[in-house]
Amino acid sequence: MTDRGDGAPAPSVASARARMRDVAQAARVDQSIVSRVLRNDPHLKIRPETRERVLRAAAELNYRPNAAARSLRTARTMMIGMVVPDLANVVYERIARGVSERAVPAGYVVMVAAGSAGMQLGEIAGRVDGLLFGGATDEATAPGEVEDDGVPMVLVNRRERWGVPTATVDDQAGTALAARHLIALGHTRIAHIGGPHNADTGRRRLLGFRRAMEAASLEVPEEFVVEARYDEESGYAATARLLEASPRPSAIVASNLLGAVGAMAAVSAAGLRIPQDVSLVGFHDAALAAYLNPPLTTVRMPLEEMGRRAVDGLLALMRGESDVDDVEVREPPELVVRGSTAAPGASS
Amino acid sequence: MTDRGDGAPAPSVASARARMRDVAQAARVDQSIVSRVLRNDPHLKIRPETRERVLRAAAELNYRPNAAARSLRTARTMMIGMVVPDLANVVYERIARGVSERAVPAGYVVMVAAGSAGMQLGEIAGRVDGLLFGGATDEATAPGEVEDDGVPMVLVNRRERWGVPTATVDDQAGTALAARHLIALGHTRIAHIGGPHNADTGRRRLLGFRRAMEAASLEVPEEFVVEARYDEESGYAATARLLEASPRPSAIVASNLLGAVGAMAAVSAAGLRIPQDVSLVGFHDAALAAYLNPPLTTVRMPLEEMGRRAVDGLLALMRGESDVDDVEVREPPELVVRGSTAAPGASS
DNA sequence: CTGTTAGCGCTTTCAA
DNA sequence: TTGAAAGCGCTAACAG
Repeated sequence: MTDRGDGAPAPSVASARARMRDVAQAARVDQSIVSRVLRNDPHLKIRPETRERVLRAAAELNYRPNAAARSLRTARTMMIGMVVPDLANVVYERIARGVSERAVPAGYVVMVAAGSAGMQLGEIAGRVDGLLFGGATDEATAPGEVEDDGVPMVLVNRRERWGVPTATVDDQAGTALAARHLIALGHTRIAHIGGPHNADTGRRRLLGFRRAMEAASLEVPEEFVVEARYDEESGYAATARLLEASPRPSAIVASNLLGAVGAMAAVSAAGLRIPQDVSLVGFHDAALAAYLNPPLTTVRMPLEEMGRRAVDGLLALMRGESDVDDVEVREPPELVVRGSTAAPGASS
Repeated sequence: MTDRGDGAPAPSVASARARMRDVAQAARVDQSIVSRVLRNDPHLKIRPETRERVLRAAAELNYRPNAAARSLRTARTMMIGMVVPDLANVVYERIARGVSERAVPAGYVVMVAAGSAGMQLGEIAGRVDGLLFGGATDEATAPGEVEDDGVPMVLVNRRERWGVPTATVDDQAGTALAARHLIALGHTRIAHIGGPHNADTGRRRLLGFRRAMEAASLEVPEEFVVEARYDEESGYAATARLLEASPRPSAIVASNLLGAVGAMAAVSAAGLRIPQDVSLVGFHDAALAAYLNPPLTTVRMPLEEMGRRAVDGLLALMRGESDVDDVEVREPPELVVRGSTAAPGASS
């Protein structure tokens, strides 16, 4: 009886948010009917005419279910959180795309929490039905606490001994592929810029590199393996160190994309050219890589698929399944050859 | 009386999530006392000993308040959503940083929804206390519906006539600064890669460019102004077109960062060099810019501050203030001169 | 086919 | 200084 009864109900004014009870009143049915109609309860037998009335009333009142009330009642938020250490890293875009592809059709809203997470982890955990914990950096960001909170969670692109299922790609195959590409081009002095040693992706990528080199009976001098964070600055510094070796490497496998960008800058700064003096392969592919100067040869990992599979695992966990296995995406890495790699040149 | 009474309460097992009632029982007080203690109710007069008991019980049971219940009761979620069109654009990292700086101390959790938003906008709106609508692209993503939902919201880096407060930077001053830099270097044939015309940032940046050129009495031939989306591919294509003009421009102001990356590639592909043949200035600064080849001269806009101010406005809106003004961050743009700009060379 | 009812876990008067 | 009680808006038995 608030603003009804006067012909035109001024649809978009909808002052105070309508509750389900208001809709019920307007449609002259019980609230529970409204609930069932709006959620398409398959058990509900209702005559079309009544359903029509309900639907129209809801539309007219611009009714939106109250998420908090629903969550309280059902004990589900229908929201999945994805925690990433850093919004600046372009690879998360591809992972997130895969995540959405799978989560949205399943009825979930996906939201990402950025920042050297862990900070608000507790807060976030309480607001989602499941957590995708992405980003390989920083051991300190151990979500042990979150486990305690009992929130289903899977680690994306990262393996740890936390008893939490993981979704990863075959990092080892990736760097091996990069190394083999360089070897095939005729390189023998190949260096590797690894990830932080506390990141397991770093360890796996290094391993793949070493294996490929061994398989080709190529030496990897100690000074040809350096550690770096996954950003430009660190890739730059690592490369600068690498180029001081003598003889210096004729090719470098960078174990991440941003690091490779830094590496390119360092090579230039040293007065050397890519690929004539130094060949470079980056790890992970993104639009950016194609537009660098020169265009960067990369190993394209199936990041979207990893995102999808991570959601599959998470949904299983959320369903209460206890035997959720780690998944390593089988889709093989793909070498995207661009301008940053070539046969070793004449210069030393 | 569930699992108490047997000496060691096995703290981390905490099977079923503890409710406030359990804590109350364990501390032998009423639930309402627990609520008040845990939220530091200033009105509460309680004897230290009792408070101690409550706190200890909560800790022992590993109690976490139920977010849904609290939200239902208080009608607030303590969560702010930030909607961005695209996680791949590195500038959002800086905006998000500013947003968190302000929102977190105010007690809010910040989560970002990526994707050509609007898709799930309704869903998201119901789950947050306020919405930061970022990203200047795509008119179709009109959040008119969200307004109807009555969710407080502010537009970030974008102005529209929706009656929604906005937080922006001085885009016009930014491109003007870029143009003046090139003019000071001696350039006269300066082109501009604009943003999409339906993005207001694009219009403002173009305007700033034109004004600066006019002020220097420099002509801008029609073919020196091209439109592009804010990504590498589009910047590449736009630049390719620009370089077909004859005489071709000796300098280009790209109105975004990713577009500038594409522009660099296009210049190279045309067999020209930066900055000898073509100078280039990018819009918005990020770590990436410093590591491009050559390092990209950019206009650094106060993105963090824009994020902070956007939150200020949003919080005001959420407080119910109705006179929230648009804010244009006063902090002036800053020219970051790197290697991509130089005096016009000898080549034509 | 439709209505009644009992909470979900919290906050917050109001009363003691 | 503490407790009792009402109810936020919804869902899901259970009854008609």
